[in-house]
Amino acid sequence: MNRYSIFRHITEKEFEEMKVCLSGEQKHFRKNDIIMRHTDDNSSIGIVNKGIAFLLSISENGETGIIDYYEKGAVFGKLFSPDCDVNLYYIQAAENCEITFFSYDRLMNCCEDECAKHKKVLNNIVMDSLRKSLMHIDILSCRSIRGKLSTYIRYIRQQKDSDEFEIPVSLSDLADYLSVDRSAMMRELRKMKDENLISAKGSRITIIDL
Amino acid sequence: MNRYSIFRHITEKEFEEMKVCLSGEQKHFRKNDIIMRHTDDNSSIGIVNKGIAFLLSISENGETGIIDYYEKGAVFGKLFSPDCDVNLYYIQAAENCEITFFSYDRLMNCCEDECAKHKKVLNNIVMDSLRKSLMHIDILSCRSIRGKLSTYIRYIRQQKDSDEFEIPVSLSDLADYLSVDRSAMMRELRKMKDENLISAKGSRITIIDL
DNA sequence: ATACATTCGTTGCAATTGCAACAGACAATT
DNA sequence: AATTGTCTGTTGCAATTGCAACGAATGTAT
Repeated sequence: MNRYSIFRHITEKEFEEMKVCLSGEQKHFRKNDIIMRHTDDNSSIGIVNKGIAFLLSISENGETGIIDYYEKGAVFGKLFSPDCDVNLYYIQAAENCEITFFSYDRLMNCCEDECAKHKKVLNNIVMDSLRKSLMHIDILSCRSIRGKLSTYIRYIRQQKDSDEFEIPVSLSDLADYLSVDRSAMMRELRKMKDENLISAKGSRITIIDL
Repeated sequence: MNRYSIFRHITEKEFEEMKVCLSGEQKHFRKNDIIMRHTDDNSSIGIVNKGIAFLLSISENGETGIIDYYEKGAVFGKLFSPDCDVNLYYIQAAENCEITFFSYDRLMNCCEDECAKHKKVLNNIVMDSLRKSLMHIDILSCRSIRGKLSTYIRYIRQQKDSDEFEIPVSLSDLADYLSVDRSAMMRELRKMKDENLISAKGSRITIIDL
């Protein structure tokens, strides 16, 4: 169990027991399919097995933006998002996806041991959401594109534990996630290459000296 | 219990019972005092009785920013924040404050009824954090100062349920929270007044037509 | 009462950014 | 094989924004 798994702090034995709870329904989605809408009564939970999914928000004035993305192993669901009074939220497939769905009740109430391990998993999921939100705020708080880019890259380095990695989304989508103009971001990316801070080929980044 | 109280969904009877748990230590802080540091072993929780407190972050390169602010009734604590690997976080008094501290254990384990109401309160607190984070992301995602300002103002209108209200922090601190230059924000604020979208005197805002 | 610090409000100027538009690379579909 | 669509990469130009600086107003400490 790596430190970002929702099953961290769960023993092997507990995990084996919980596998029963997780035998949910598997579904496939094609790129751009809508996987889930955050409607009021929605109590289902999705885990990404393959592909990448976006959490998108539509604001009052109709603008959409990428709030978060879910890679393999990540969990999403309205239950782990706050009430969305102002914006509409939904989950969309960034590429072809395989998702396992199960109900909140099933995860929480299927075995006898109601409190201990289920509470841990729930806590892990919620804390993951919080951590990713704070990370996003930290990135968006940077005043310049340079700042946003390098803060993002530093987070990914920490996550992948390597100075060389593939950005999990397209550069167009990254610009959306960073809330900057794509062409302006490309310009800044090139400047950073010119200054020998990073090297980059498409979405493959190597950190030289940030 | 209003909808933003951490005691929402708790009955009057349950609330009376829980008051016992909440008889924590009261402390006063003066403006700019540091109320709490988010160190690893910190398991105490604070509730704001009077004043306003900031959640501040210090990034790797030493820049600080206002991530969140806590008004009367709001709860803060490292336990409700994710692990802070990259940035340092701390709570600071934005003005003179009165804070009640108690331990996580005390809130969760002081009476017999361990699961039901305590779980609800914990859930409320965590969901508040998440909701405020998503709100902040939504605001910071706007590309222009105008967008950030009007999105922020719309959220406050919803919160205060009125078209006329006082912004709870100084305009300087608001600029920090919105991650924009203060003078540029003032300029935009004046433009919005000139265009008759809002009227504003200091931090007292009246929405005319957003 | 006086000195000091903070916030508010404003402006000129330089730098950054967004917008629009275009071409090439690549993949998927027909 | 041709077509369609998406993504990458680039540029000129206009608009926005940040920076630096200043004075006025307000509040706080001595």
